Amino acid sequence: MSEANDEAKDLGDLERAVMQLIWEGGEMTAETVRESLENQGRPLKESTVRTVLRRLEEKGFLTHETEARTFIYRAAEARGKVAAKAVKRIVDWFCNGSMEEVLVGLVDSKMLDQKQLQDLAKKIEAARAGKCGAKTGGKK
Amino acid sequence: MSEANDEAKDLGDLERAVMQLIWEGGEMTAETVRESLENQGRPLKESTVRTVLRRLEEKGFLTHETEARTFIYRAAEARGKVAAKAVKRIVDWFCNGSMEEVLVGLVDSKMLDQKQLQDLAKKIEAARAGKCGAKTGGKK
DNA sequence: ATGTAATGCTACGATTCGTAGCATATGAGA
DNA sequence: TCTCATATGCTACGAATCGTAGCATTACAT
Repeated sequence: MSEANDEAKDLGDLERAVMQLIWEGGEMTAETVRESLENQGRPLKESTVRTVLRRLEEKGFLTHETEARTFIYRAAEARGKVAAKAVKRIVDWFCNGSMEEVLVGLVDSKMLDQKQLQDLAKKIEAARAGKCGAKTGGKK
Repeated sequence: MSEANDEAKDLGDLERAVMQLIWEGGEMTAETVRESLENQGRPLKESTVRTVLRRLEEKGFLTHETEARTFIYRAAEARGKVAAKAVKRIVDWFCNGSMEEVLVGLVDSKMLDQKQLQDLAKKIEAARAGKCGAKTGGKK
């Protein structure tokens, strides 16, 4: 009960690009972001970048921390989690929450291989087992 | 080289609602759609519904067939497939196509249970095996 | 006290979406 | 054939979102 906003807005092209940068770079200042975008062939004014950063924060995708009058932006949530939320939203919209229908669709459309799915399930199980260590789930 | 449009636009609220109706009802006329929406507490003018239907067709989500001067609308693609495409788009945007990262995110966020995932993998395998019948994959 | 660097606020044009009016065509009946 | 009801085609308009950016303001360092 704090952030409130859970509407899961979706992002525009630039916004997404910025998020990618931050997810990969860890933490960045407006200037850093601007430079990175420029290196991607996207020359933008400082103010533009700042506006985008501000909007991303309003939407809950970023947080910032002031360090000697300079904003250090950081992703509010892991990339995988944001993606997962987006996926969940889709699943809810289209299939009344039936994840199965979507996975079937993915396999059917050959976007996801049968084997891949099996592998993923295993990998995930393994990863999770490793991360949680013992048995206690411990709902954070 | 025919439909061309593969940009995978996304839908607004009303558009989504209409798609749901058509996916469930199989095929519908503008009037039928309007009535259904009204029953959902969404009273709209005929012209509104028609506009939405037209736009959905432009976006490639619907097709129509004229039957005695009346348009019969039908979904262009199965619901699961559309959802799958949307999911794929997300996966591409956020995780460079790594479906794994997303599934991990789903499990991590407790939006998808570990067991569920395993079950789904099995169900899908079964369904697919049943559908394809024998052994020959036969890539349609 | 001043200037420089970083932020806060506001805006504007394009696009999308919900919403709907008005024009047009076409088959049925007088 | 002429007219009417009905179904479609075209256009529009206001709100929201997004890319883009200018201008005002504030706060250290010197």
